Amino acid sequence: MLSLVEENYLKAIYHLSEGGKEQVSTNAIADVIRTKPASVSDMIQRLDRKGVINYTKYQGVKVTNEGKEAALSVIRKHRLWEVFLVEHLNFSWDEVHEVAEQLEHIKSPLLIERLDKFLGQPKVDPHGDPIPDAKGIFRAKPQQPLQHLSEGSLAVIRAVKDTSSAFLQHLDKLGAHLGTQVKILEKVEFDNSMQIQLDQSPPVFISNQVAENLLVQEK
Amino acid sequence: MLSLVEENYLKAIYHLSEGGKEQVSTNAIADVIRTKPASVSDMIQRLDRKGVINYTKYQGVKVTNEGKEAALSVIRKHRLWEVFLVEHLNFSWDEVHEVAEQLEHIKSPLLIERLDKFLGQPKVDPHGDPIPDAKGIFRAKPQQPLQHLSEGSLAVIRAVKDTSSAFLQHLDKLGAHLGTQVKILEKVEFDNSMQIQLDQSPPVFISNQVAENLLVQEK
DNA sequence: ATAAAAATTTAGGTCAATCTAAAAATAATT
DNA sequence: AATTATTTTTAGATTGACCTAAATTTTTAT
Ligand SMILES: [Mn+2]
Ligand SMILES: [Mn+2]
Ligand SMILES: [Mn+2]
Ligand SMILES: [Mn+2]
Repeated sequence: MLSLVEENYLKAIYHLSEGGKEQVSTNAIADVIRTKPASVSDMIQRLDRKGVINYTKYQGVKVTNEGKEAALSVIRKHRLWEVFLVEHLNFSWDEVHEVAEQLEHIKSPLLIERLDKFLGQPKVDPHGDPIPDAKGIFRAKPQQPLQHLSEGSLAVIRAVKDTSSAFLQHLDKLGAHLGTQVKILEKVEFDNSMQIQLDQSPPVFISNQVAENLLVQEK
Repeated sequence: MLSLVEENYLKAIYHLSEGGKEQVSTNAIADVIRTKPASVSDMIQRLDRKGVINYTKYQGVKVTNEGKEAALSVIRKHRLWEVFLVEHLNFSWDEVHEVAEQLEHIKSPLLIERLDKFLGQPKVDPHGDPIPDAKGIFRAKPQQPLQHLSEGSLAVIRAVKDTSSAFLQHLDKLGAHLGTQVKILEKVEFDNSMQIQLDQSPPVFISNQVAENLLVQEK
């Protein structure tokens, strides 16, 4: 049984290793958890003893299968709660994160099973992130940033890479949501910005940073 | 700002003082919290420093106004979550307690405001306990035990005193729920049991303990 | 009013989770 | 290859939340 704090560490380590990185470093963990490396050093020894990661001194850590399962269970809860908050309590997608960060630690298998059913077994959260099922299985997240498409392409927004309030609120203003259709009208070579059309709205310019953080599916 | 553990202590102290008791004793608190009196002694000094209770050595504690407010906020959350679990996630009234015990500590004023609205601003929880509003105001809980009514009386079940699974499941079997009408057909002097009729069902016998824990409103 | 019993507090210790400062190991540069 | 810089770990402290054992205070009974 993991404590709330241990769950947060494990989730962070799992996320850091998602990008294909084999070994996750102490400093990287300290960064996301917002603690000091010394504290991380302590904690990863504890998590190693508990069998959820493999740790070799000075070489970083790697999540074990057991650890992956535990991490995915927390992530599943986090994302299910986000869906609940947005679909039933009228939260906007930029307001859900901190609350889900707390709710993800509620321990009750029955609760999650029932919540999942209540929500209609959703496959993605409000940011387009996939929701693992009870066994930890999930579809991969769309990985294609809008930036990588060429002039004239047609695509649909499927997820966001950045989930900061600032970014999400900016998207709201533009009228860009999950499911919105995007057409690339013009790519500006100078600053990598582009002019796009969102659904049937009038054309708008978006910066390279925005385009990099919009994950789309081309049609 | 109170920690999860401090909130649990404060809630326990508040509940202990509800029966009109001025001073709440160390041992009584240790009993409900399931800790040792020595630990309680520690904690009540901390809660005193935080201003939520007044503590005088060897004389027990009393909740301050500030403490009452904090306790009621936790109780409000506990009961709102219980309503959610029963009305939307198909929990039965004997399954909600431990989960609500966790959920009551989630910190987000927005969440509670929205949850309350989503639930339709309920006034009582699944056990008939009143739900304080955002300001901590609530109607008193019905206090009349079925046991105290006389033969031939007609009443409606409004709340339960005991909320243990064992008791609640027993009530389910009998068909006794909040809102069920009860008619007292016969009171047995020997063991204080009684024969009653629940709504239109066939008569049943209930023990004195059951009758003491059913809170009713006479018609 | 004393003595015995019960309740409460204090002393001293443990464990989880953090920190700062110092030491050790690894990586990067000259 | 040697020096410097960076990363990581260890040592030692602190705080919250607990515990047991011992001391103290209050209550109850003789
Ligand atoms: Mn969290
Ligand atoms: Mn999300
Ligand atoms: Mn609780
Ligand atoms: Mn209740």
